Amino acid sequence: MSKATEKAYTIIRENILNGGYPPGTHLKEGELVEKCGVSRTPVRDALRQLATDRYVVTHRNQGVFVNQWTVDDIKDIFELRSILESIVVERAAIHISSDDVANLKAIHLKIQTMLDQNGPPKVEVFLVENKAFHQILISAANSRTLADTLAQIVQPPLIAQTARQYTRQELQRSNDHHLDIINALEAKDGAWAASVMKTHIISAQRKFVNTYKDEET
Amino acid sequence: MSKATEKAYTIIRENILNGGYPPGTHLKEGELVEKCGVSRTPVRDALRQLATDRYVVTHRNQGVFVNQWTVDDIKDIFELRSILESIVVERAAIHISSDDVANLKAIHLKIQTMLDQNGPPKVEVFLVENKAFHQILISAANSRTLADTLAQIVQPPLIAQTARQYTRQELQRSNDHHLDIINALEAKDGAWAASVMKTHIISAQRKFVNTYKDEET
DNA sequence: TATAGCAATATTGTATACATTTATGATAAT
DNA sequence: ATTATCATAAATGTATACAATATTGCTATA
Repeated sequence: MSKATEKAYTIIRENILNGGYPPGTHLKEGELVEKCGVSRTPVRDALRQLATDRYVVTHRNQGVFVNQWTVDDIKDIFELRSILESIVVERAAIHISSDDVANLKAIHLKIQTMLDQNGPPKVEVFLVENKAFHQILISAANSRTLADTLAQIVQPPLIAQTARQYTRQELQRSNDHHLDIINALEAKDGAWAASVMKTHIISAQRKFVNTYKDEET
Repeated sequence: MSKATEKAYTIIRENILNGGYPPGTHLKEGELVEKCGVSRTPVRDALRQLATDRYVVTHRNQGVFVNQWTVDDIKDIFELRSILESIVVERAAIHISSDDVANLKAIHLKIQTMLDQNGPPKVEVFLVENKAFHQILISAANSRTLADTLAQIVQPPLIAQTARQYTRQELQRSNDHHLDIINALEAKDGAWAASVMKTHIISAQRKFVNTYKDEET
């Protein structure tokens, strides 16, 4: 993505994520041009990219609209992710390098250190390190198809929304899962790793569903 | 997609599929404008869409290149597809309507009629009907996430390449799988349906790998 | 001869004007 | 009052001119 396109992409996405453009909003190119300070061409490019990333949907000759996710959609996403990430760690158990294992341990320690501090847990730290953790595994799985597919279904807003609801205890449990996965990988036990990962993702799904079940988007 | 964009998309994709633009080819916007008879804007839109459909890859300030699939990539795609389509039929076994079952039976019959004719099997008929068959299942699975994900990993060129190599006997076997799936769905036996589907896709993978294992793209 | 630097060229990125389509709202007929 | 029709406006679709960037190939120098 080029500079202007990236600028527009970032601004529009931020506004979708922070609620400035609620689901269903008609995003008009003219307004976005003003808001982003670039011309229509990069705005259109950004909208196309946002469409492939599922932030918006496009209707021919009518424009683009902020995507509407239902609770069922989100349940499906978690379910699919649990399956795909299980395969990821199964494969990672075969291919992962000792360097990457060390990196995983470092991430686990960072999150643990954060959790051991007093005061409210720093969710931002968790989000960044957690993403890095999963990214190392995906890269170790050595499958472009898996990596691309996961990248497309793992919606950042969902992860963030879920994590922000976590209590310290739940974050601790999540980090415990990470440690289990590290142990499974060191034992080169793909089935174990896959099982833990499935638990790990399903926990997140249950948390999400419990939090939002009575709201319906 | 608008008219001009669609025209460009179709022309460029055809040229990729029929070998006119081999993998790795640098697709220059100027040439495509001439070839497609539309201006750069719809050409660029078409290229963006081809990128999301994985026909091409984009490098910033360098342009787009026809995507290069390795045999390992393709093995991964089949593997992932076998998993996802298994889930599809598991869910379809719960939700599918009697109308859709009837449609599946009609498709099975069409392919069977084609296979019972003398002369070389009409692969085009198989491709169209086979796609329709899987599409009905995906729609019956009632999961936008699954549908979107499968749409993105099921590369038409791969299916076509594989099917064209099929002997009449192998096409017959494929259609037999379809019948098994129909029976499993009527019995509302999701596990059975999933198992058949896995066999169905893995057969295609094995066929592909056996055909191309010594060529390497 | 090999390589570094630079100029020329080609290609992509961006802005904007124009065309087409769709949405809006006023007016008139039932 | 309601609906159909049409004019107007506003949005998207398309084309093209201009800007920034990357590639290419030449020349000068070691």
